[in-house]
Amino acid sequence: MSLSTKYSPGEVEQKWYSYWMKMDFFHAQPNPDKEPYCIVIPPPNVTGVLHMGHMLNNTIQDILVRRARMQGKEACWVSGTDHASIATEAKVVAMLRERGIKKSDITREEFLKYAWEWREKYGGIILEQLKKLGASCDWERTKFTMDPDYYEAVIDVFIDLYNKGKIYRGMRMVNWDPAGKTALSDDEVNYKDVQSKLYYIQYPIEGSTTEYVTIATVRPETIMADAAICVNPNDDRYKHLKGKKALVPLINRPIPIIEDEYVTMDFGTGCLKVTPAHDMNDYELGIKHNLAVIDILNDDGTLNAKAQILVGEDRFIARKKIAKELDEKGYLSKVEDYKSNVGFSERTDAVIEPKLSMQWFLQMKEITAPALKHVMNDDIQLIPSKFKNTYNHWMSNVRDWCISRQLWWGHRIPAWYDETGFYVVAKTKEEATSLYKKQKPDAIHQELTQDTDVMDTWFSSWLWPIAVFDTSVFKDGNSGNKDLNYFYPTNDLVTAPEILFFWVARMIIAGYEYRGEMPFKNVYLTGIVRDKQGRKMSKSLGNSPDPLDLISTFGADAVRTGMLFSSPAGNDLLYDEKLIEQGRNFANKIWNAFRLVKGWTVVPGSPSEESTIAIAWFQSKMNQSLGELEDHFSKFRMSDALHLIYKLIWDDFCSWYLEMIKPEFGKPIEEETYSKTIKYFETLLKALHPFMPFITEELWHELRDRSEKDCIIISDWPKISTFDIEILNESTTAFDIITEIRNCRNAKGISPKESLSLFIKSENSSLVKSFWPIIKKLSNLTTIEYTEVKIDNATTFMVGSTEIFIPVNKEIDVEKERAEILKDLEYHRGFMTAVDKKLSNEKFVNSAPPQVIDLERKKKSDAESKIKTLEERLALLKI
RNA sequence: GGGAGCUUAGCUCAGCUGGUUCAGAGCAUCUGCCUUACAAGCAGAGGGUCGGGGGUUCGAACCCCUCAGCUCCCACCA
Repeated sequence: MSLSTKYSPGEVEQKWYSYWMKMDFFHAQPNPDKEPYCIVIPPPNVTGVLHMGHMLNNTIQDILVRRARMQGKEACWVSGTDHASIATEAKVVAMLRERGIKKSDITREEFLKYAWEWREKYGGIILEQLKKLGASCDWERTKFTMDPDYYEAVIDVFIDLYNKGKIYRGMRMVNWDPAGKTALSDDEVNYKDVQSKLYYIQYPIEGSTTEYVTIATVRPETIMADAAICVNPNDDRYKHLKGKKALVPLINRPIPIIEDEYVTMDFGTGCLKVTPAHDMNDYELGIKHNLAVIDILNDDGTLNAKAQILVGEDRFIARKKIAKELDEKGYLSKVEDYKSNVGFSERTDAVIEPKLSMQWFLQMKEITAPALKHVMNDDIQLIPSKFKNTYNHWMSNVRDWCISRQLWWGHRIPAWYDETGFYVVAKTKEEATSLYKKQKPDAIHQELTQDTDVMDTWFSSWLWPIAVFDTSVFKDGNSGNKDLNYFYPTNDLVTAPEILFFWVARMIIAGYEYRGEMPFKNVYLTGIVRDKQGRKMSKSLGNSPDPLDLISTFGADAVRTGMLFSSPAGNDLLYDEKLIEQGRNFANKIWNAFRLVKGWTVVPGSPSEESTIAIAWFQSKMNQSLGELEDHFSKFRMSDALHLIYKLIWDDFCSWYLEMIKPEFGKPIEEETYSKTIKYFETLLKALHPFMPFITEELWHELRDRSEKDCIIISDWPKISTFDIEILNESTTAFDIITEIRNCRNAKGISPKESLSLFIKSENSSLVKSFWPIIKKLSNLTTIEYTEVKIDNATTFMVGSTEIFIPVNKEIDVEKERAEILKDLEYHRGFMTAVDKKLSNEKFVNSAPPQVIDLERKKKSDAESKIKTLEERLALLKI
């Protein structure tokens, strides 16, 4: 046998992936004879590269799809990419900057040309990387959220919702990203604790030279935008100021002093400066008290002319300068260190500026109702279910969705304006113009211009499970599209909890709005991949390994299993290369089991005595495990499922079964045993295939000559059948005995090559007699016999209450033996006392179920006989 | 501030209806083995007050209360 002792995955993976592609095994289409099974991929960013999160996520999806395919379902895994407006635009802007081109110097059309070039160049990379992982996506269905038809679908949806009165345009306080120069949704803002300063500033009272009020603020640069000073009406300290005006320092603009209970009396000075243009709460307060809105900031975060001073300075530089000036002119009474929670842009990491601007919104209240209901009643199941609470909380308090973004890369808002700002919503300029003429017949012909904003990325990806099949459905209602009708609702969605609201919730909303049905049945939420110290993997930390390096070093199968060894749904995964190594070692173990089996010479004949037992036992063991495997899968316990199959192969098949049937060196194996073994091996490979697709396919073909189409990827999933619990129980005892014997050898330094004899002291028991041949073979015994008396010069151990002797030629260390017996005795006596106490408790005997009481009785009698035996042994030792 | 979750072996975590699957797995550690499939391996071993305290129960890792520590989500008091 010239096969290497190490399995080398590289070539094998290459070979089988292209073969699967060639045979078109990944493609799925409506088939009335088969049950559909569908997963839509969470589309990765079109310019992204594979990271560890993708690895975990896509491995899980591939496992689900491969299993469904083997179960005879029409399994369809739809792939694709997301245009990811702001993330991609940022990358393109950076790329242009490197080439010395500023975004502001080129037209929208030119910019988009660059962006499309970029996407042509890099857009396919991530999908190619997924192939290396073994992902069995239906590549013929690959979709991009800016494909022309998809683009149109998004526009159709916008127009539809606008016509339904659910989309509106309004002045709102939004989260403004001065670096990206765009509005962000609430979800795109990350709040971080920042060490800042609280400035106490004195505002003179109008008409007085000595009086002033002191306010506390972290943003002194916004005082020029102040519209009022507000105090609590119950605050006695400030009652005398009612009706008076204060002067904004440096610019001496008078502002009213107003009262509102919103102000907390014991925070700061109890006086609040109200700046409606630059603070969410102040804006609300401003509306309530009818205050002026003075916006002193430009889109890029610099001060504008309305500020009167420091015009053109960046807000943070202005803060320092103004603090200095206030101090010099005596307006600053003190400065305190203060920790405040500041919002940062998720994309650009710039400090968010609350800003009033004209934006497009989607009304959420009504449209979200079915999405809330069908998750709460488990029509759609979140796995793990703990996310239901979070989901409920969010959906019950949802605010209108700001769907416009001040970007170029994305789906452009189909609103058309005349010079007065009047607008119509329509798909094309022609349609808009005719609509406009209908609504404004008297208007002199005006050139309409389209809104310059695009839509939030999620406003396109929320259509994903529908639009990957049919993009016309949003225009025509039910199009009768066969693929959509067959595969929708899809079955499982696998994604990260961090986008539960961004994406999952919104897909559910769109699903009910446009199909009247859920988009998927189960949502499996993965954890976040972290490093060993628990830190999130990120480029900037440099703590993320390159998945492709891992695959080429360890093999895709190893990486897949490594990711899954420790990843219960919803829990974070602490990545450790050790886990990948474990996966690699597993592949190697299987490879070597194959080498062993393949190396045997087969002769006609029926199984030996040992093999007969082995075959019967493993049949039961395997069936039992396969049943548990189904249970794990049905509950999405993927990691448990892997552990189970891992143990079944490594421990039960390799360590026990193969050792049981293994012929002596150079001897042949009987045909019947061999063919059974091959069948078992095949079943194990099938059950493992979803986890380790490559090595299983390779060995599937190595174990037997097969036709071109006979591949494990489309073989039938192992069926569960009954098992004999009796034989499994007996095996446990037999294995215990074998372990004890090996243990004795270890302790006494007896080589495994030296054969021994075994005596069982038992008058009444036929202790696992059926396994005696196995015990003899695996622990190298010449004989097993019953004995009525204690055997001298023998080492002993107990199985249950049965004493077993192994005669050895070596001296027995009496003192050591004595100490061991005493320790055992102490334990069992203590145990006895506890059981006795329980059984003499009337309440226990009266209220516990009979089987529990029986059990306790059995424990007692077992312990009694064990103690008896131990006492006898001790007595004999003393002599 | 509101909500959710976590705390079990040195590490990472299982433990699904309160009782034989009950204290488990993998990794790590230790001992002995290059035994003709596999040293990326084989055969063994040690390791625990189930975060602290209290309660319910015949019986608690599991249910309740409480304290402590950690994590995440939501909200944003200048």
